[in-house]
Amino acid sequence: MTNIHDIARKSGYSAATVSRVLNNRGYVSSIARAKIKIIIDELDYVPSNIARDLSQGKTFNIGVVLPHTKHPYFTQLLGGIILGAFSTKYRIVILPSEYDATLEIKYLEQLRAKAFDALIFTSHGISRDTLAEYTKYGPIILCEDPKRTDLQAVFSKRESAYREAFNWIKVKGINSAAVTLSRPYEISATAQKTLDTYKEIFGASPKNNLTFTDVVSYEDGMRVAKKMISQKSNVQCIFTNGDDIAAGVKEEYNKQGIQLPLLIGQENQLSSQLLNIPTIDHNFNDIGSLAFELATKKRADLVIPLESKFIIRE
Amino acid sequence: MTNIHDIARKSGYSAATVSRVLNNRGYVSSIARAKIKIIIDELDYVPSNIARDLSQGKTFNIGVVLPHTKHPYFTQLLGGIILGAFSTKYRIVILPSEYDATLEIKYLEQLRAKAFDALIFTSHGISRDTLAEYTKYGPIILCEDPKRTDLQAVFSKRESAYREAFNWIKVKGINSAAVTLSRPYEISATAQKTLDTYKEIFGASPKNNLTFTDVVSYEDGMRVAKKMISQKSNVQCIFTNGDDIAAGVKEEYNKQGIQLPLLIGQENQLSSQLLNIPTIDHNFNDIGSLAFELATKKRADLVIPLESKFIIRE
DNA sequence: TTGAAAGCGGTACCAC
DNA sequence: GTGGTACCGCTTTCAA
Repeated sequence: MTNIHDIARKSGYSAATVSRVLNNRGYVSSIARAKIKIIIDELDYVPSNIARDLSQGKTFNIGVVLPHTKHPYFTQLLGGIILGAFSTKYRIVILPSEYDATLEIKYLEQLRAKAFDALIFTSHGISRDTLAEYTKYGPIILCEDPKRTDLQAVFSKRESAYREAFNWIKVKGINSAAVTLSRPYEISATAQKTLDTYKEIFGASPKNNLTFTDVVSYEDGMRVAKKMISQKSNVQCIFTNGDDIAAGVKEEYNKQGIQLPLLIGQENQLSSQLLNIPTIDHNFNDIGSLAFELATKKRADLVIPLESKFIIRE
Repeated sequence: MTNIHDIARKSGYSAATVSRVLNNRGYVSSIARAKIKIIIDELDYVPSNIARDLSQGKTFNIGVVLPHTKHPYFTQLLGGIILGAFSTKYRIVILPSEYDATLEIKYLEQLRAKAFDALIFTSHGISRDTLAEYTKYGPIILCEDPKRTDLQAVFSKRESAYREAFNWIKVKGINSAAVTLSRPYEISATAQKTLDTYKEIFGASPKNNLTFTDVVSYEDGMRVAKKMISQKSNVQCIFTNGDDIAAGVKEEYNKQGIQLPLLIGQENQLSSQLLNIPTIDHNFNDIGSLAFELATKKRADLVIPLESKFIIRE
């Protein structure tokens, strides 16, 4: 591979001068510049990115930790991040985790090893304490409320949209609802917010047989619907944790020819738009872009809270 | 930042020996190993990725060029690539292109500059000749039929599925259809295959006012439907270039209360499943995984052709 | 078993 | 304006 010293030798100038030409920095006579450029073309030379990175101690890589790629939450977030990175000198590196703590630590270690300039965690399996320990090796941005002052984050505040949605249901004369969740109350902040707000509005938690956890996909939605129908629970409303799940529920009710309860989705995906289901937009796109800006220090905020929006459809 | 020489000095051994310990390579006495490990822990030392890369002339980065991130084609492909990369030592770097030739060249130049070990083009705006020129700097994998022997590729052969679908329409007594395309015939191989197969089956190309290009999203589908309705073209079938587009078309027809023509989607997305629309599966997931394997030379095939599958729903 | 030293391919300071 | 040179931090060969 031809390097800067080859160019220096063949052009009769030094590596330092060639470097100046390459970076348009400092004084170079136009003669030198011209001669050097000719040799560069002649030898088909390109400076090595790696060498440059080493010399500057930066990679311009931003790592994005993704638990999985199927779920729309992550693809939307990733889309936002990519948008933010577009036409910057930074690159987005995908780091799949499957919520595996060992893998997540590996990525943190790579941050420490300067493989990335910064890390964005769209979600995480390891503790916030562990994450905080690694901030000394580079910026680490979370996409949820960190609830502490030693971690940077961008996130959407869900409570008021939840409140709005539950009130909207209540105004319709409905006094309880089934609720689906992706992860159980004990370990998921989102589940806690959902159920806590539910209780606040309806005065009590949803009945046990009307709370479903580990619901993630369209198929899960159908499964939930089946169970609800066989239970003859006659709920008037199902508050789902995602548009695709709501879609699955609707499909199953339709299939069985049973009157559909009031359905609420989340994430403002194509499917809810398609089926005219009210939903809650958690601003994943904006969160992604902003997370990128924090990662690259284009913005210096500690946390950026956004507000989720309830989207009425009827 | 503490480096390998610090460890060498403090441990009383040389950098070479430390390096051996780090990489479990060559002869190191167990005493030396133990002593060095203690110092490594003590100084909280991690070897620099960049330096290692420079020294080895590799980055373990695979660049993936994506025209855009909204379109499900690309997200599915990306999902497959990520799957293929999971638990390998390689990283996936996202390179958004917007079909911009300047950007694509920039990425090729970065391959040349050793910023990536290989490049996967999910699609491209520049010519295949240009791509072929850059293969000397590292593996370049396409996700479409290159139709030449100097480019590696994984792709799905669409013709027979197209033929099957058009025949299925024909058997229903329908003798023409509207067609939507993401890019025009002149520049898109997919458009060419669609229209050529159409002509083969129906004996003529679709009428001009029934061919729509630059159709990419759900909204575009609605736009197309609006136009078709206002034209009073009374088509009996619309062959779309994506499930989400088909969904948009259906939505607009329903909204206006007009009898829906036979609809065909592509990509086997959630939306076609949801709306019971026949579709064509182009194996994007498999293509992604295989492209990754070619990029990292885990497989050495020149090209890997797969077969698209027509999925009947009625 | 170990270490010296020559890369890898740049950048940047400082002297001329 | 230009060049010498000391890094950046690790790997690897070869001699001891």
